[in-house]
Amino acid sequence: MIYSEFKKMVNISKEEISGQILERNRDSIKVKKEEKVIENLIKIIDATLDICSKKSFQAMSIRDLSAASGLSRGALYSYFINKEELLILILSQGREIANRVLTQQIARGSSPLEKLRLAIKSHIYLSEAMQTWFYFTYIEARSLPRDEQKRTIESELYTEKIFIDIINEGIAKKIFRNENVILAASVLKAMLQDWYMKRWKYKNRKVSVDDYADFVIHVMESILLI
Amino acid sequence: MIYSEFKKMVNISKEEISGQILERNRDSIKVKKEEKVIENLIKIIDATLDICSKKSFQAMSIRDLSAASGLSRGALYSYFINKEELLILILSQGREIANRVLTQQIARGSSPLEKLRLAIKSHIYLSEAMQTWFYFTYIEARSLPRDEQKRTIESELYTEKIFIDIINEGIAKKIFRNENVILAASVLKAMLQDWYMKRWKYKNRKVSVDDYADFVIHVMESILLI
DNA sequence: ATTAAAATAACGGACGTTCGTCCTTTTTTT
DNA sequence: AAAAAAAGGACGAACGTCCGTTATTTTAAT
Repeated sequence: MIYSEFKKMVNISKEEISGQILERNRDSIKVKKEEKVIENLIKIIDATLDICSKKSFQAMSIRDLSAASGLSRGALYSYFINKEELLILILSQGREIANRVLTQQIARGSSPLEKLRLAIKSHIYLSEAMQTWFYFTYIEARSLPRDEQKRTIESELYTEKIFIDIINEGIAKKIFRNENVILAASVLKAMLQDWYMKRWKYKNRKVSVDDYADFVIHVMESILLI
Repeated sequence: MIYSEFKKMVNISKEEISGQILERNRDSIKVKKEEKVIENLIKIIDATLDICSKKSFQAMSIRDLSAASGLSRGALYSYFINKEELLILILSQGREIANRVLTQQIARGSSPLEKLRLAIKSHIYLSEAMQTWFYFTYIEARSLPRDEQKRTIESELYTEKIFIDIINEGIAKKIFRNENVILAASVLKAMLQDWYMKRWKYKNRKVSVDDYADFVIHVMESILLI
């Protein structure tokens, strides 16, 4: 699997994401026509992620968002209850998609090695397709209200648990070396995160997403394969 | 070298750091008595890093800082020109220390392998000793004014260049395998950053700084050593 | 050693701005 | 014409900063 195949396989269009947000928040969105909602949610989320790649969500004002999205301040408040709820909206939807796609992709593999490769590729490809979203989640995590912060951490540990389980399975089947599993999973996660946190660097150096994924797989195989 | 040895070797006490800041900013600090300045700069920087581990610098108000540092708002403005200059003060001092310590530590090694090990250890140990500082720099980088942002990126690339040079030297001397150097240095940097960005995780899992450093060295040797 | 004077440090009220949000008015759609 | 959506003026709260005042420390004079 390469990135272009992944994108075809997984539908993560903005329309679909906004549609899901609408479903999950029907009662707090005051506008009734679904087309309108989806059209404007896309504008709002795009503008938010764009602004927040340059400054923090806290530092983004509703006036900034109004200017960037093309909607008036009043109109914005027809799509979310308040600024904090907008943040939660975006984060929770991102988590939902990420966990779902990752789980269903890994299920396609049979052997631990195959699963490990699939987990690495689908995580990197997913973060490529939703880069601003991943970046946003990472960077805003620490300034969240307590329960939202807890959910973010849970989601992170959940992802890492997936890696740990795969590696443990490989060790049990004597396909992988008996390495420190916690540390192996941790550094894997670190490498995966670097892709979406340092996109500017890899872009400048002309490293493609497929190159990067292959290299990370190579690193993990170097330390794990017998 | 283990962490406790490193700490003895490198003096990075708060007093010393504040003293250096005073030296470099004598004309913009209105308080004359050096003891007072150092005492209060420590309070100010500690409070800033503490608050900014929970919210962004932009979101921190001078009133927050006043409450946390124990100095009045008026007094604070005797130690820095304005809020933005406080940010620059902290960041530039952090860069200065990090670059200096890293360079002088690596110089102690002779072979590429020795240098690589020293580079990894000193980076991790340094970020352990100045964790809040490193975290702060990473997280605030994107909301900086243009030239300060440029300096942060330069510093990051400078660090990475050190790794690239060491690996290239190892390849030339046929001690290291002919790997993709850029990618090897990148994932190394990613692993190093994870230590100070995810301290909470490693703390919970009882991974010591020495354990982590050894594991990162192990990973790099796995992919590089012939 | 006391006291008076000067210098320095800290304080916190107040100002102009900008913030998130509300609410009435205008525009667009049906 | 009625209903829905968007607009943007208005408001109180909170912001960074300034600056007149008070408190403390140091110096000079007795």
